[in-house]
Amino acid sequence: MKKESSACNCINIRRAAQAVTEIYDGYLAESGLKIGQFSMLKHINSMSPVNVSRLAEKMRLDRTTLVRGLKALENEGYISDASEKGTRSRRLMLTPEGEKALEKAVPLWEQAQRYLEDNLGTDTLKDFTALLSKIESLTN
Amino acid sequence: MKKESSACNCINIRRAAQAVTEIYDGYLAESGLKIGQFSMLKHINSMSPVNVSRLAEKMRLDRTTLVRGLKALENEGYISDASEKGTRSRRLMLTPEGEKALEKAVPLWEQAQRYLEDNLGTDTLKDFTALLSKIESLTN
DNA sequence: GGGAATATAGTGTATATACACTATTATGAA
DNA sequence: TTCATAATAGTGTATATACACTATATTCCC
Repeated sequence: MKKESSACNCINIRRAAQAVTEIYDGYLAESGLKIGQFSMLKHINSMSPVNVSRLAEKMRLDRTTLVRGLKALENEGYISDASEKGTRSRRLMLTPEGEKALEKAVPLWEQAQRYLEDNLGTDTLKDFTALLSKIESLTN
Repeated sequence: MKKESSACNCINIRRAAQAVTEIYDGYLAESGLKIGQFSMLKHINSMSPVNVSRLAEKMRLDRTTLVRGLKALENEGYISDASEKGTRSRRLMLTPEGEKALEKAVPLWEQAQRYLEDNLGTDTLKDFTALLSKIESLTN
């Protein structure tokens, strides 16, 4: 029997991440948010007023990644920056529209979370989460 | 005790996928390839001559995603298209340079595979792979 | 053969991601 | 107080990803 060693763990997890993204974006669709935007709003909401660096750290994202993502939310009018002119650190917070969008999205996100739990099983999902965390720590 | 239900499964798997990508790209660095490019070369090599649609299907990628990725490989001179002018279906294959790059990268990729196996354990990695596959199938 | 249906490829636009680099504000020590 | 160092933000460029749409080639039926 030939040893089949061609399956790439990296590509596999990427494809799975895409699949999960598709699921979450599907549930969130009627809110007009993608999961990435939902995540940004959720974090800003709970940390506001927050600057880009702290937000990036909490979201485990590169700061420059966030800068781009925030731009779309600003264009939509979902977030605003209360920092004064001439200062460096931003003070990001949700606008009333942002709060509304987030409120609408939360139950949809919860449905997506439940969908995954129902389909994988609570225990499996817990083990999975722990493993993901361990994987993430491999690069620290 | 407050129930902590705020951890997003989607963001978690995305972050883990990024971490794994970082690991693989690190091992592959001296080959000049990123894991995505390595994957394309590997598939083209084993399927050549291959057209974009079949390649995308095998790689579980959207066809249009692939079109962009292939462009970089063509610019590097790693792949060529043997289809005749005026025909629709492409006939992609590796150039000698592409073969060289792939040969150089394969052992590095194997190191990355082994690194993950060593750090997660063979059985855990197997279970993990099976779960990823199941997750992917949720969207089919 | 001609036209409908299908297969195949590519573009525009958008989100997601990071690295190298630049720019500017804030801070702290001499 | 001034100047070096920190902190903070943003841009250019690159890869990774897909959807909606367009364009062209192929096929197949009448």
